[in-house]
Amino acid sequence: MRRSDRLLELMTRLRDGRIHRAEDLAARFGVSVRTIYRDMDTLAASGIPVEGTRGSGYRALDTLTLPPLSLTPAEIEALQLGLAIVAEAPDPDLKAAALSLTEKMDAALPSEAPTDRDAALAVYPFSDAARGFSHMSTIRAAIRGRQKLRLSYRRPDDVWSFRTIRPLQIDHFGRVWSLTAWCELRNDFRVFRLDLIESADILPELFVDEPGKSLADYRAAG
Amino acid sequence: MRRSDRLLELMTRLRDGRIHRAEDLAARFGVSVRTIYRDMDTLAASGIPVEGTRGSGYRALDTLTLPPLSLTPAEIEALQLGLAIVAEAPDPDLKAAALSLTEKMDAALPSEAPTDRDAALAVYPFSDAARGFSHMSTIRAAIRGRQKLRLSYRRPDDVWSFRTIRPLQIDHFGRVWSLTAWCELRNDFRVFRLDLIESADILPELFVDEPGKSLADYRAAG
DNA sequence: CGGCTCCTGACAACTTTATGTCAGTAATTC
DNA sequence: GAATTACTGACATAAAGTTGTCAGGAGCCG
Repeated sequence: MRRSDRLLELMTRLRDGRIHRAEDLAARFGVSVRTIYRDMDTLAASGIPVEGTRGSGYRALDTLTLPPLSLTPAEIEALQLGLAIVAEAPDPDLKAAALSLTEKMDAALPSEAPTDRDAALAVYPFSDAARGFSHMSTIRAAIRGRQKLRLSYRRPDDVWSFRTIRPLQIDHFGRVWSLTAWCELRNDFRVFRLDLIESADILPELFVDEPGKSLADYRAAG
Repeated sequence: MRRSDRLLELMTRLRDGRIHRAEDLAARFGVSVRTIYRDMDTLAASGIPVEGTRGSGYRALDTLTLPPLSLTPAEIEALQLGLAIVAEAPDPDLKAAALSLTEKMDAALPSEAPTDRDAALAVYPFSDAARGFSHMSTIRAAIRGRQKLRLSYRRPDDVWSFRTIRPLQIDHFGRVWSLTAWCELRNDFRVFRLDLIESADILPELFVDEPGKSLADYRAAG
Protein backbone atom coordinates (compact mmCIF):
# COMPACT_ATOMS: atom_id res chain seq x y z
CA MET A 1 0.00 0.00 0.00
CA ARG A 2 1.36 3.35 -0.99
CA ARG A 3 1.81 6.05 1.54
CA SER A 4 -0.62 8.42 -0.13
CA ASP A 5 -3.31 5.75 -0.15
CA ARG A 6 -2.71 5.09 3.50
CA LEU A 7 -3.03 8.78 4.32
CA LEU A 8 -6.27 8.97 2.43
CA GLU A 9 -7.73 6.01 4.22
CA LEU A 10 -6.50 7.33 7.53
CA MET A 11 -8.49 10.49 6.94
CA THR A 12 -11.59 8.52 6.13
CA ARG A 13 -11.13 6.28 9.12
CA LEU A 14 -10.58 9.14 11.52
CA ARG A 15 -13.77 10.78 10.39
CA ASP A 16 -16.01 8.24 12.06
CA GLY A 17 -15.97 10.28 15.23
CA ARG A 18 -14.51 7.53 17.37
CA ILE A 19 -11.15 7.45 19.11
CA HIS A 20 -8.35 5.53 17.45
CA ARG A 21 -5.15 4.37 19.08
CA ALA A 22 -1.97 4.66 17.08
CA GLU A 23 -1.19 1.01 17.80
CA ASP A 24 -4.47 -0.19 16.32
CA LEU A 25 -4.04 1.94 13.24
CA ALA A 26 -0.50 0.65 12.82
CA ALA A 27 -1.73 -2.94 13.01
CA ARG A 28 -4.56 -2.21 10.58
CA PHE A 29 -2.19 -0.82 7.97
CA GLY A 30 0.66 -3.17 8.66
CA VAL A 31 3.13 -0.42 9.49
CA SER A 32 4.96 0.55 12.64
CA VAL A 33 3.56 2.92 15.24
CA ARG A 34 6.26 5.39 14.44
CA THR A 35 4.96 5.65 10.92
CA ILE A 36 1.48 6.44 12.18
CA TYR A 37 2.85 9.29 14.26
CA ARG A 38 4.61 10.61 11.21
CA ASP A 39 1.42 10.30 9.19
CA MET A 40 -0.47 12.30 11.77
CA ASP A 41 2.14 14.99 11.44
CA THR A 42 1.66 15.01 7.71
CA LEU A 43 -2.11 15.25 7.99
CA ALA A 44 -1.90 18.08 10.47
CA ALA A 45 0.53 19.90 8.22
CA SER A 46 -1.99 19.56 5.39
CA GLY A 47 -4.60 21.33 7.45
CA ILE A 48 -6.65 18.35 8.47
CA PRO A 49 -7.73 19.01 12.03
CA VAL A 50 -6.59 15.77 13.63
CA GLU A 51 -6.14 15.80 17.36
CA GLY A 52 -4.10 13.38 19.43
CA THR A 53 -4.55 13.06 23.16
CA ARG A 54 -1.99 11.30 25.28
CA GLY A 55 -3.54 8.48 27.18
CA SER A 56 -6.55 8.10 24.92
CA GLY A 57 -5.93 8.26 21.18
CA TYR A 58 -6.66 10.16 17.98
CA ARG A 59 -9.78 11.71 16.71
CA ALA A 60 -10.51 14.10 13.84
CA LEU A 61 -13.00 16.89 13.70
CA ASP A 62 -15.81 16.25 11.32
CA THR A 63 -14.60 17.75 8.11
CA LEU A 64 -14.43 17.01 4.45
CA THR A 65 -11.36 17.82 2.52
CA LEU A 66 -11.46 19.42 -0.84
CA PRO A 67 -8.64 18.50 -3.18
CA PRO A 68 -6.74 21.24 -4.98
CA LEU A 69 -9.05 22.93 -7.40
CA SER A 70 -8.11 24.97 -10.38
CA LEU A 71 -10.53 27.83 -10.80
CA THR A 72 -11.06 30.38 -13.52
CA PRO A 73 -11.32 34.02 -12.46
CA ALA A 74 -15.05 33.87 -13.14
CA GLU A 75 -15.39 30.92 -10.83
CA ILE A 76 -13.48 32.68 -8.09
CA GLU A 77 -15.79 35.61 -8.50
CA ALA A 78 -18.87 33.41 -8.33
CA LEU A 79 -17.50 31.77 -5.23
CA GLN A 80 -16.78 35.00 -3.45
CA LEU A 81 -20.09 36.48 -4.43
CA GLY A 82 -21.97 33.40 -3.26
CA LEU A 83 -20.22 33.38 0.07
CA ALA A 84 -20.79 37.07 0.54
CA ILE A 85 -24.49 36.48 -0.01
CA VAL A 86 -24.66 33.59 2.41
CA ALA A 87 -22.68 35.59 4.92
CA GLU A 88 -25.70 37.87 5.12
CA ALA A 89 -28.09 35.08 5.93
CA PRO A 90 -29.89 35.55 9.23
CA ASP A 91 -29.03 31.96 10.12
CA PRO A 92 -26.02 32.39 12.41
CA ASP A 93 -24.64 28.92 11.63
CA LEU A 94 -24.61 29.55 7.92
CA LYS A 95 -23.33 33.03 8.40
CA ALA A 96 -20.42 31.88 10.54
CA ALA A 97 -19.60 29.10 8.11
CA ALA A 98 -19.59 31.45 5.16
CA LEU A 99 -17.36 33.90 6.97
CA SER A 100 -14.84 31.32 8.10
CA LEU A 101 -14.76 29.85 4.63
CA THR A 102 -14.20 33.24 3.08
CA GLU A 103 -11.32 33.69 5.43
CA LYS A 104 -9.82 30.34 4.50
CA MET A 105 -10.08 31.09 0.83
CA ASP A 106 -8.58 34.52 1.20
CA ALA A 107 -5.66 32.97 3.00
CA ALA A 108 -5.35 30.31 0.35
CA LEU A 109 -5.51 32.52 -2.70
CA PRO A 110 -2.23 33.82 -3.99
CA SER A 111 -1.17 37.03 -2.39
CA GLU A 112 -1.55 38.88 -5.66
CA ALA A 113 -4.05 41.28 -4.26
CA PRO A 114 -6.94 41.80 -6.64
CA THR A 115 -6.22 44.89 -8.66
CA ASP A 116 -8.77 47.54 -9.37
CA ARG A 117 -9.06 46.09 -12.80
CA ASP A 118 -9.98 42.70 -11.46
CA ALA A 119 -12.25 44.08 -8.81
CA ALA A 120 -15.02 44.82 -11.24
CA LEU A 121 -17.38 43.32 -8.75
CA ALA A 122 -17.29 44.37 -5.14
CA VAL A 123 -19.62 42.69 -2.72
CA TYR A 124 -21.33 44.27 0.21
CA PRO A 125 -24.02 43.16 2.59
CA PHE A 126 -27.20 42.76 0.69
CA SER A 127 -30.63 41.41 1.00
CA ASP A 128 -32.29 41.14 -2.35
CA ALA A 129 -29.91 39.75 -4.88
CA ALA A 130 -32.33 39.10 -7.62
CA ARG A 131 -33.28 42.52 -8.80
CA GLY A 132 -31.21 44.60 -11.12
CA PHE A 133 -29.12 41.86 -12.57
CA SER A 134 -30.32 42.25 -16.08
CA HIS A 135 -27.60 44.51 -17.42
CA MET A 136 -24.85 43.16 -15.30
CA SER A 137 -23.28 41.13 -18.03
CA THR A 138 -23.00 44.08 -20.38
CA ILE A 139 -21.72 46.34 -17.67
CA ARG A 140 -19.10 43.96 -16.41
CA ALA A 141 -17.86 43.47 -19.94
CA ALA A 142 -17.62 47.22 -20.35
CA ILE A 143 -15.70 47.63 -17.10
CA ARG A 144 -13.27 44.95 -18.08
CA GLY A 145 -12.89 46.28 -21.60
CA ARG A 146 -12.61 49.90 -20.51
CA GLN A 147 -15.43 50.81 -22.86
CA LYS A 148 -17.84 53.63 -22.39
CA LEU A 149 -21.52 52.92 -21.92
CA ARG A 150 -24.64 54.66 -23.16
CA LEU A 151 -27.27 54.49 -20.46
CA SER A 152 -30.96 54.99 -20.58
CA TYR A 153 -31.79 55.60 -16.95
CA ARG A 154 -34.94 56.23 -14.99
CA ARG A 155 -34.32 58.12 -11.79
CA PRO A 156 -36.20 57.13 -8.64
CA ASP A 157 -38.41 60.16 -9.18
CA ASP A 158 -39.37 58.82 -12.59
CA VAL A 159 -37.37 61.33 -14.55
CA TRP A 160 -35.65 59.83 -17.55
CA SER A 161 -32.18 60.58 -18.72
CA PHE A 162 -29.71 59.46 -21.35
CA ARG A 163 -26.03 59.70 -20.71
CA THR A 164 -22.61 58.41 -21.60
CA ILE A 165 -20.60 57.07 -18.71
CA ARG A 166 -17.28 55.45 -17.93
CA PRO A 167 -18.21 52.42 -15.85
CA LEU A 168 -15.88 51.82 -12.90
CA GLN A 169 -17.30 49.31 -10.49
CA ILE A 170 -20.38 47.33 -9.64
CA ASP A 171 -21.33 47.25 -5.97
CA HIS A 172 -24.03 45.85 -3.88
CA PHE A 173 -25.07 47.36 -0.62
CA GLY A 174 -28.33 47.93 1.04
CA ARG A 175 -30.93 46.45 -1.22
CA VAL A 176 -29.88 46.87 -4.81
CA TRP A 177 -26.98 46.49 -7.14
CA SER A 178 -25.43 49.69 -8.27
CA LEU A 179 -22.90 50.95 -10.72
CA THR A 180 -20.28 53.53 -9.88
CA ALA A 181 -19.26 55.51 -12.94
CA TRP A 182 -17.88 58.74 -14.22
CA CYS A 183 -20.79 60.51 -15.84
CA GLU A 184 -19.89 62.54 -18.88
CA LEU A 185 -23.22 64.34 -18.76
CA ARG A 186 -22.70 65.71 -15.24
CA ASN A 187 -18.91 65.64 -15.47
CA ASP A 188 -18.77 64.01 -12.07
CA PHE A 189 -19.03 60.63 -10.37
CA ARG A 190 -22.47 59.13 -10.24
CA VAL A 191 -23.93 55.97 -8.78
CA PHE A 192 -26.69 54.26 -10.75
CA ARG A 193 -29.06 51.64 -9.48
CA LEU A 194 -28.93 48.68 -11.82
CA ASP A 195 -32.63 48.01 -11.53
CA LEU A 196 -33.39 51.46 -12.87
CA ILE A 197 -31.23 51.14 -15.94
CA GLU A 198 -33.51 50.69 -18.86
CA SER A 199 -30.85 49.96 -21.42
CA ALA A 200 -27.07 49.85 -21.48
CA ASP A 201 -25.18 49.79 -24.73
CA ILE A 202 -21.48 49.43 -25.07
CA LEU A 203 -19.93 52.18 -27.18
CA PRO A 204 -16.92 51.49 -29.34
CA GLU A 205 -15.19 54.33 -27.54
CA LEU A 206 -12.49 53.26 -25.11
CA PHE A 207 -11.41 55.31 -22.13
CA VAL A 208 -8.34 55.48 -19.94
CA ASP A 209 -7.94 56.55 -16.34
CA GLU A 210 -7.65 60.29 -16.28
CA PRO A 211 -6.61 62.11 -13.15
CA GLY A 212 -9.72 62.86 -11.16
CA LYS A 213 -11.87 60.36 -13.03
CA SER A 214 -10.59 57.03 -11.78
CA LEU A 215 -11.96 54.69 -9.18
CA ALA A 216 -9.12 55.63 -6.88
CA ASP A 217 -10.17 59.26 -7.14
CA TYR A 218 -13.74 58.36 -6.35
CA ARG A 219 -12.65 56.49 -3.27
CA ALA A 220 -10.35 59.25 -2.20
CA ALA A 221 -13.16 61.74 -2.57
CA GLY A 222 -15.83 59.36 -1.24
CA MET B 1 15.69 22.96 -7.14
CA ARG B 2 13.10 20.54 -5.88
CA ARG B 3 10.55 19.10 -8.18
CA SER B 4 7.63 20.64 -6.34
CA ASP B 5 9.19 24.07 -6.56
CA ARG B 6 9.71 23.60 -10.24
CA LEU B 7 6.09 22.59 -10.73
CA LEU B 8 4.91 25.62 -8.84
CA GLU B 9 7.02 27.97 -10.89
CA LEU B 10 5.95 26.21 -14.05
CA MET B 11 2.34 27.00 -13.18
CA THR B 12 3.15 30.61 -12.54
CA ARG B 13 5.15 30.89 -15.72
CA LEU B 14 2.49 29.27 -17.86
CA ARG B 15 -0.10 31.69 -16.60
CA ASP B 16 1.33 34.65 -18.47
CA GLY B 17 -0.82 33.78 -21.46
CA ARG B 18 2.09 33.31 -23.81
CA ILE B 19 3.21 30.16 -25.55
CA HIS B 20 6.12 28.26 -24.09
CA ARG B 21 8.20 25.60 -25.77
CA ALA B 22 9.24 22.59 -23.77
CA GLU B 23 12.84 23.11 -24.79
CA ASP B 24 12.94 26.66 -23.46
CA LEU B 25 11.36 25.63 -20.19
CA ALA B 26 13.85 22.79 -19.88
CA ALA B 27 16.73 25.17 -20.38
CA ARG B 28 15.28 27.64 -17.90
CA PHE B 29 15.03 25.02 -15.17
CA GLY B 30 18.17 23.14 -16.08
CA VAL B 31 16.41 19.84 -16.67
CA SER B 32 15.87 17.71 -19.73
CA VAL B 33 12.96 18.12 -22.10
CA ARG B 34 11.65 14.74 -21.09
CA THR B 35 11.27 15.99 -17.55
CA ILE B 36 9.20 18.92 -18.73
CA TYR B 37 6.85 16.58 -20.54
CA ARG B 38 6.48 14.56 -17.38
CA ASP B 39 5.82 17.73 -15.41
CA MET B 40 3.07 18.71 -17.80
CA ASP B 41 1.52 15.33 -17.23
CA THR B 42 1.65 15.90 -13.51
CA LEU B 43 0.07 19.33 -13.77
CA ALA B 44 -2.70 18.06 -16.02
CA ALA B 45 -3.36 15.19 -13.62
CA SER B 46 -3.71 17.74 -10.83
CA GLY B 47 -6.43 19.50 -12.73
CA ILE B 48 -4.45 22.44 -13.99
CA PRO B 49 -5.75 23.11 -17.48
CA VAL B 50 -2.46 23.14 -19.36
CA GLU B 51 -2.65 22.60 -23.05
CA GLY B 52 0.13 21.50 -25.34
CA THR B 53 -0.08 21.93 -29.07
CA ARG B 54 2.25 20.04 -31.34
CA GLY B 55 4.24 22.39 -33.44
CA SER B 56 3.72 25.43 -31.26
CA GLY B 57 4.10 24.94 -27.52
CA TYR B 58 2.35 25.04 -24.16
CA ARG B 59 -0.06 27.47 -22.77
CA ALA B 60 -2.31 27.39 -19.70
CA LEU B 61 -5.76 28.80 -19.28
CA ASP B 62 -5.94 31.67 -16.85
CA THR B 63 -6.72 30.05 -13.55
CA LEU B 64 -5.91 30.23 -9.92
CA THR B 65 -5.36 27.08 -7.99
CA LEU B 66 -6.83 26.52 -4.61
CA PRO B 67 -4.83 24.32 -2.27
CA PRO B 68 -6.56 21.47 -0.49
CA LEU B 69 -9.01 22.87 1.99
CA SER B 70 -10.48 21.13 4.97
CA LEU B 71 -14.08 22.19 5.40
CA THR B 72 -16.64 21.60 8.08
CA PRO B 73 -20.07 20.36 6.99
CA ALA B 74 -21.48 23.80 7.69
CA GLU B 75 -18.93 25.35 5.39
CA ILE B 76 -19.72 22.89 2.64
CA GLU B 77 -23.36 23.76 3.04
CA ALA B 78 -22.65 27.47 2.90
CA LEU B 79 -20.57 26.94 -0.20
CA GLN B 80 -23.21 24.93 -2.00
CA LEU B 81 -25.94 27.34 -1.02
CA GLY B 82 -23.93 30.32 -2.17
CA LEU B 83 -23.18 28.75 -5.50
CA ALA B 84 -26.78 27.75 -5.98
CA ILE B 85 -27.77 31.34 -5.41
CA VAL B 86 -25.24 32.70 -7.84
CA ALA B 87 -26.24 30.04 -10.34
CA GLU B 88 -29.57 31.84 -10.56
CA ALA B 89 -28.06 35.17 -11.39
CA PRO B 90 -29.26 36.52 -14.70
CA ASP B 91 -25.67 37.26 -15.62
CA PRO B 92 -24.76 34.37 -17.88
CA ASP B 93 -21.05 34.57 -17.09
CA LEU B 94 -21.58 34.32 -13.39
CA LYS B 95 -24.20 31.66 -13.85
CA ALA B 96 -21.95 29.52 -15.97
CA ALA B 97 -19.07 29.94 -13.55
CA ALA B 98 -21.21 28.95 -10.59
CA LEU B 99 -22.52 25.90 -12.39
CA SER B 100 -19.13 24.69 -13.52
CA LEU B 101 -17.75 25.23 -10.06
CA THR B 102 -20.61 23.31 -8.50
CA GLU B 103 -19.82 20.50 -10.86
CA LYS B 104 -16.17 20.52 -9.92
CA MET B 105 -16.96 20.45 -6.25
CA ASP B 106 -19.43 17.64 -6.62
CA ALA B 107 -16.81 15.65 -8.44
CA ALA B 108 -14.27 16.48 -5.80
CA LEU B 109 -16.30 15.68 -2.74
CA PRO B 110 -16.04 12.14 -1.45
CA SER B 111 -18.29 9.74 -3.23
CA GLU B 112 -20.31 9.24 -0.08
CA ALA B 113 -23.47 10.58 -1.61
CA PRO B 114 -25.16 12.97 0.75
CA THR B 115 -27.68 11.01 2.71
CA ASP B 116 -31.15 12.27 3.45
CA ARG B 117 -29.88 13.03 6.90
CA ASP B 118 -27.19 15.28 5.57
CA ALA B 119 -29.39 16.85 2.94
CA ALA B 120 -31.21 19.00 5.42
CA LEU B 121 -30.87 21.81 2.99
CA ALA B 122 -31.83 21.37 -0.61
CA VAL B 123 -31.32 24.26 -2.92
CA TYR B 124 -33.46 25.23 -5.83
CA PRO B 125 -33.63 28.22 -8.10
CA PHE B 126 -34.54 31.19 -6.06
CA SER B 127 -34.88 34.87 -6.28
CA ASP B 128 -35.33 36.40 -2.86
CA ALA B 129 -33.03 34.79 -0.38
CA ALA B 130 -33.52 37.22 2.41
CA ARG B 131 -37.02 36.54 3.60
CA GLY B 132 -37.97 33.70 5.85
CA PHE B 133 -34.58 32.99 7.23
CA SER B 134 -35.46 33.79 10.78
CA HIS B 135 -36.31 30.31 11.99
CA MET B 136 -33.93 28.48 9.77
CA SER B 137 -31.39 27.85 12.46
CA THR B 138 -33.92 26.22 14.76
CA ILE B 139 -35.43 24.20 11.99
CA ARG B 140 -32.15 22.93 10.66
CA ALA B 141 -31.15 21.86 14.15
CA ALA B 142 -34.45 20.01 14.52
CA ILE B 143 -34.03 18.23 11.19
CA ARG B 144 -30.56 17.15 12.14
CA GLY B 145 -31.56 16.09 15.61
CA ARG B 146 -34.73 14.33 14.49
CA GLN B 147 -36.74 16.40 16.90
CA LYS B 148 -40.34 17.39 16.49
CA LEU B 149 -41.25 21.03 16.17
CA ARG B 150 -44.15 23.04 17.50
CA LEU B 151 -45.16 25.59 14.91
CA SER B 152 -47.20 28.68 15.17
CA TYR B 153 -48.13 29.33 11.56
CA ARG B 154 -50.07 31.98 9.71
CA ARG B 155 -51.53 30.73 6.48
CA PRO B 156 -51.47 32.97 3.43
CA ASP B 157 -55.18 33.66 4.04
CA ASP B 158 -54.31 34.94 7.51
CA VAL B 159 -55.73 31.99 9.36
CA TRP B 160 -53.59 30.98 12.30
CA SER B 161 -52.78 27.47 13.33
CA PHE B 162 -50.68 25.61 15.86
CA ARG B 163 -49.34 22.22 15.07
CA THR B 164 -46.69 19.66 15.85
CA ILE B 165 -44.63 18.53 12.89
CA ARG B 166 -41.76 16.27 12.00
CA PRO B 167 -39.43 18.48 9.98
CA LEU B 168 -37.90 16.75 6.98
CA GLN B 169 -36.27 19.21 4.64
CA ILE B 170 -35.82 22.86 3.92
CA ASP B 171 -36.19 23.87 0.28
CA HIS B 172 -36.06 26.96 -1.69
CA PHE B 173 -37.89 27.37 -4.94
CA GLY B 174 -39.76 30.17 -6.52
CA ARG B 175 -39.56 33.05 -4.13
CA VAL B 176 -39.50 31.77 -0.58
CA TRP B 177 -37.91 29.23 1.66
CA SER B 178 -40.14 26.44 2.70
CA LEU B 179 -40.18 23.53 5.05
CA THR B 180 -41.39 20.10 4.09
CA ALA B 181 -42.69 18.20 7.09
CA TRP B 182 -45.02 15.52 8.28
CA CYS B 183 -47.85 17.31 10.01
CA GLU B 184 -49.26 15.52 13.00
CA LEU B 185 -52.33 17.75 12.97
CA ARG B 186 -53.37 16.83 9.43
CA ASN B 187 -51.67 13.44 9.53
CA ASP B 188 -50.15 14.14 6.14
CA PHE B 189 -47.24 15.89 4.46
CA ARG B 190 -47.37 19.65 4.46
CA VAL B 191 -45.15 22.37 3.09
CA PHE B 192 -44.77 25.52 5.17
CA ARG B 193 -43.45 28.83 4.02
CA LEU B 194 -40.71 29.90 6.38
CA ASP B 195 -41.67 33.51 6.24
CA LEU B 196 -45.12 32.68 7.56
CA ILE B 197 -43.85 30.76 10.56
CA GLU B 198 -44.44 32.92 13.59
CA SER B 199 -42.60 30.72 16.05
CA ALA B 200 -40.86 27.37 15.96
CA ASP B 201 -39.98 25.56 19.14
CA ILE B 202 -38.06 22.34 19.36
CA LEU B 203 -39.86 19.71 21.38
CA PRO B 204 -37.93 17.20 23.44
CA GLU B 205 -39.75 14.48 21.55
CA LEU B 206 -37.65 12.61 19.01
CA PHE B 207 -39.07 10.86 15.99
CA VAL B 208 -37.93 8.10 13.70
CA ASP B 209 -38.75 7.41 10.10
CA GLU B 210 -42.00 5.54 9.99
CA PRO B 211 -43.19 3.94 6.78
CA GLY B 212 -45.22 6.50 4.91
CA LYS B 213 -43.89 9.44 6.88
CA SER B 214 -40.35 9.78 5.61
CA LEU B 215 -38.84 12.11 3.10
CA ALA B 216 -38.49 9.23 0.69
CA ASP B 217 -42.22 8.58 0.95
CA TYR B 218 -42.95 12.22 0.29
CA ARG B 219 -40.80 12.18 -2.78
CA ALA B 220 -42.31 8.94 -3.99
CA ALA B 221 -45.78 10.39 -3.54
CA GLY B 222 -44.77 13.86 -4.80
C1' DC C 1 6.50 17.07 -48.37
C1' DG C 2 9.69 18.85 -44.47
C1' DG C 3 10.23 21.06 -40.29
C1' DC C 4 8.62 21.95 -35.91
C1' DT C 5 7.06 20.43 -31.53
C1' DC C 6 4.54 17.70 -28.58
C1' DC C 7 4.31 13.07 -26.80
C1' DT C 8 5.32 8.12 -25.27
C1' DG C 9 7.89 4.04 -23.68
C1' DA C 10 11.86 1.76 -21.67
C1' DC C 11 15.78 1.30 -18.74
C1' DA C 12 19.54 2.40 -15.77
C1' DA C 13 21.51 5.76 -12.57
C1' DC C 14 20.51 8.70 -9.18
C1' DT C 15 18.06 11.25 -5.37
C1' DT C 16 14.78 11.61 -2.18
C1' DT C 17 11.56 9.87 0.89
C1' DA C 18 9.57 6.47 3.89
C1' DT C 19 10.11 3.16 7.29
C1' DG C 20 11.54 0.26 11.36
C1' DT C 21 14.05 0.00 15.44
C1' DC C 22 15.46 1.71 19.61
C1' DA C 23 15.71 4.83 23.40
C1' DG C 24 13.58 8.04 25.93
C1' DT C 25 10.01 12.04 27.28
C1' DA C 26 5.36 13.92 28.42
C1' DA C 27 0.60 14.29 29.32
C1' DT C 28 -3.60 11.82 30.92
C1' DT C 29 -6.34 8.57 33.59
C1' DC C 30 -7.10 5.62 37.38
C1' DG D 1 2.41 6.00 41.74
C1' DA D 2 1.32 2.91 37.83
C1' DA D 3 -0.53 2.17 33.45
C1' DT D 4 -1.53 4.03 29.12
C1' DT D 5 -0.78 6.43 25.08
C1' DA D 6 0.89 10.15 22.48
C1' DC D 7 5.17 12.10 21.03
C1' DT D 8 10.34 13.09 19.54
C1' DG D 9 15.05 12.25 17.82
C1' DA D 10 18.63 9.47 15.57
C1' DC D 11 20.26 6.40 12.25
C1' DA D 12 20.64 2.57 9.00
C1' DT D 13 18.08 0.49 5.46
C1' DA D 14 14.54 -0.22 2.21
C1' DA D 15 11.39 1.63 -0.98
C1' DA D 16 9.78 4.93 -4.02
C1' DG D 17 10.19 8.54 -6.94
C1' DT D 18 12.88 11.40 -10.31
C1' DT D 19 15.76 12.12 -14.05
C1' DG D 20 18.55 11.62 -18.42
C1' DT D 21 19.27 9.20 -22.51
C1' DC D 22 17.78 7.10 -26.51
C1' DA D 23 14.53 5.65 -29.99
C1' DG D 24 10.55 6.47 -32.26
C1' DG D 25 5.46 8.17 -33.14
C1' DA D 26 2.01 11.83 -34.11
C1' DG D 27 -0.36 16.18 -35.05
C1' DC D 28 0.16 20.95 -36.98
C1' DC D 29 1.88 24.44 -40.40
C1' DG D 30 3.72 26.42 -44.39
